[in-house]
Amino acid sequence: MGKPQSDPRGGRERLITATVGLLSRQGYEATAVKQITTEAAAPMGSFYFHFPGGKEELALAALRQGAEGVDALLTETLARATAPEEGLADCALALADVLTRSDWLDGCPVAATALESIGRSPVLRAAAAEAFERWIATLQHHLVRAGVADAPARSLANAALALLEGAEMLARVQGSAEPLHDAASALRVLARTAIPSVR
Amino acid sequence: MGKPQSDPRGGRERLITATVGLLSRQGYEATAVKQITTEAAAPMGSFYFHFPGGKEELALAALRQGAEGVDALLTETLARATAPEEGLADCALALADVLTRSDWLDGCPVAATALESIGRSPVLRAAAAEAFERWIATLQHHLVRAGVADAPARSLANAALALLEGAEMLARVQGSAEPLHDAASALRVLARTAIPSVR
DNA sequence: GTCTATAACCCGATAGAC
DNA sequence: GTCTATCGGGTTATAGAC
Repeated sequence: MGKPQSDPRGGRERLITATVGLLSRQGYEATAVKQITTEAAAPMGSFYFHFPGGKEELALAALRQGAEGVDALLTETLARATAPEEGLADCALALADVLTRSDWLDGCPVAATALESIGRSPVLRAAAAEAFERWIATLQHHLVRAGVADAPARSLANAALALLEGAEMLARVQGSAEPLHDAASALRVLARTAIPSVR
Repeated sequence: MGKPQSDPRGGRERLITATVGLLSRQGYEATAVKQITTEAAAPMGSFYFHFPGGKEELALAALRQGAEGVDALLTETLARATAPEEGLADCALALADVLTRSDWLDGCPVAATALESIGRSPVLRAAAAEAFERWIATLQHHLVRAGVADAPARSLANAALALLEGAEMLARVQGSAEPLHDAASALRVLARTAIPSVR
């Protein structure tokens, strides 16, 4: 144990954080190790000391950290919702806010790498699947607390994450928040038909 | 004019078709020109004769051909729907069918390249935006013919495409048709609340 | 129009001094 | 733990014969 990560600005953490950003903006294949080390102000040798598994091991750590960040955003947004049936829609609006402030660059830290990893890297594909599974569980939990039964809550959570991911991709490619606003409207409709005591 | 493409099996067409498949399976950055020429059984020199702009010019042509193929699938599926309010859901089920038969490999020919192109290749980003815009128009047209007004039809078409793209990504990464089935259910709910004369 | 050979470059990863 | 120099291989793209 000791103090494995005593310096929060240590090279390892900076490498992971820089990779989260690069995977969000351009995906795994387009991201060169040299670009990561430059952005993290870390030398090549330090990188391979911390991540003997190379680029793939670092990307795995970055996918996990990115997944945690998104999960925190979803959890906080759902908790702050004015009403249960507004929570899902608020998530879409929260994503729109992050995107517009980064000029459509800072997207989902998992999506691009997820698509690239299918049939190419079982390790990264599994990490992406874990991230999605975790977010779905968070969305489902919100619906269950609002009175929806487990099975329909799971189904609606799946659809909600699909809507959020798809709308974010459309918004980034088109450079417009319109798809995320339309996703918010759709999520409002879906939540109202699923949550009891709301008509 | 003459007969610019008299042989439909000519190198140019085979190169484009092979690229559509590779962009669907692994995206732009992971696809090497050598892999394209090998799969198309075309020599390197022939490739640069047909596409002097190199890899990016070929990808542009492939995105356009892929967009046409998806649009044809959507149009046919919507036309064959048993009822107007089932059309969108049928599209999700059609995608699930294609995916299961290809073991989750043959996904959207645009999605991965779209995410990779943001902030990296304005040409490919614009082609991806055009593809999405065309599919949205096709979905909107179906809704308008079913009696939905232009503006809400456009909004629902945006959400429907987001749902289809997002659910396909989740399904491929998780290796399960569940997200696409849940997307179909959600699309059925959304279509019923939007289309008049259906309660 | 087609093909082979190769140039010029960049990639991920390593070696070894410090 | 940190850094520099470099290796071997794969990348896109070109040259030039046919």
